[in-house]
Amino acid sequence: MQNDDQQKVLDCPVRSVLADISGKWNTLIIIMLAERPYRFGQLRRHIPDISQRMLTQTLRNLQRCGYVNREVFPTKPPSVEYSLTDLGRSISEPLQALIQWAELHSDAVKTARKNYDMVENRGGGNIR
Amino acid sequence: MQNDDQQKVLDCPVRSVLADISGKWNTLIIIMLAERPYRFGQLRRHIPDISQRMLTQTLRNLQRCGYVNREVFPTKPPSVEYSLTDLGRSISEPLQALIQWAELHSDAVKTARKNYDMVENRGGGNIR
DNA sequence: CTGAATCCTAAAAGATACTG
DNA sequence: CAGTATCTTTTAGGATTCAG
Repeated sequence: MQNDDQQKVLDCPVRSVLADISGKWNTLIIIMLAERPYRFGQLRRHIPDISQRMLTQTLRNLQRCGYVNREVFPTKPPSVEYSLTDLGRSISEPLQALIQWAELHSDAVKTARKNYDMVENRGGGNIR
Repeated sequence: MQNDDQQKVLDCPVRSVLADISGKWNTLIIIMLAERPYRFGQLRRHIPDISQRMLTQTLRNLQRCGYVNREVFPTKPPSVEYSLTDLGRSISEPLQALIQWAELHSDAVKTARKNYDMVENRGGGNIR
């Protein structure tokens, strides 16, 4: 009975993990930290369009879920370094695969959208 | 210069694809359709907690981006079958990998969250 | 059966100002 | 430098009603 596969998808644990990579910034930050550790300000500079609020919030949540490590260096002024945990490095692999897919196929998606928007314009437009 | 990798991530095309798999239902539906085509009502029944509005909306968007095929059978009453396009099948592979990761590690994430919530309870609790 | 339309609530995200 | 605290805007999503 192939129904099992579907049930897995409906399983809450899976969805809760999916929720982690949802959100505008989660995946992006995991991918960045997969390359090397970053300090707070460095992340901000490399992601120009993130607010410090969202950066803090996203990092906190990733830390909470065990993906990210937060290390405070008691310098003056203080600096905080973020890096991936083992779990974070682990999930970064399927995420990288997804990014690669996106790089390869984003054009196909773009033209698909364009075609759809063009054809589907009966109702607003006038094809007669 | 390893900066290139980061730029790729910041690239808008990639983010736009990532946005497609964000959202509460997109991934779920792609994964389901990866198994076999479904009719509208079948999808509803297999995903008990989706509203028909979100189901319609999600399917429309997936169709628009080229992941999903929509075929209308002029039966009485009409029935509509949704299936993956080649592009949809293609993206379903990295998505499946992600699902598998989630199945394998959701427990680790769960306990990480629990630990964090426990330790971080100074401020609300009283560890003194 | 499929799905469009409207209304409404909740959650995500942005802007800004302030602190150790 | 690395945050926290508010406030406001925007978007996602749910409930309900109606239609081909």
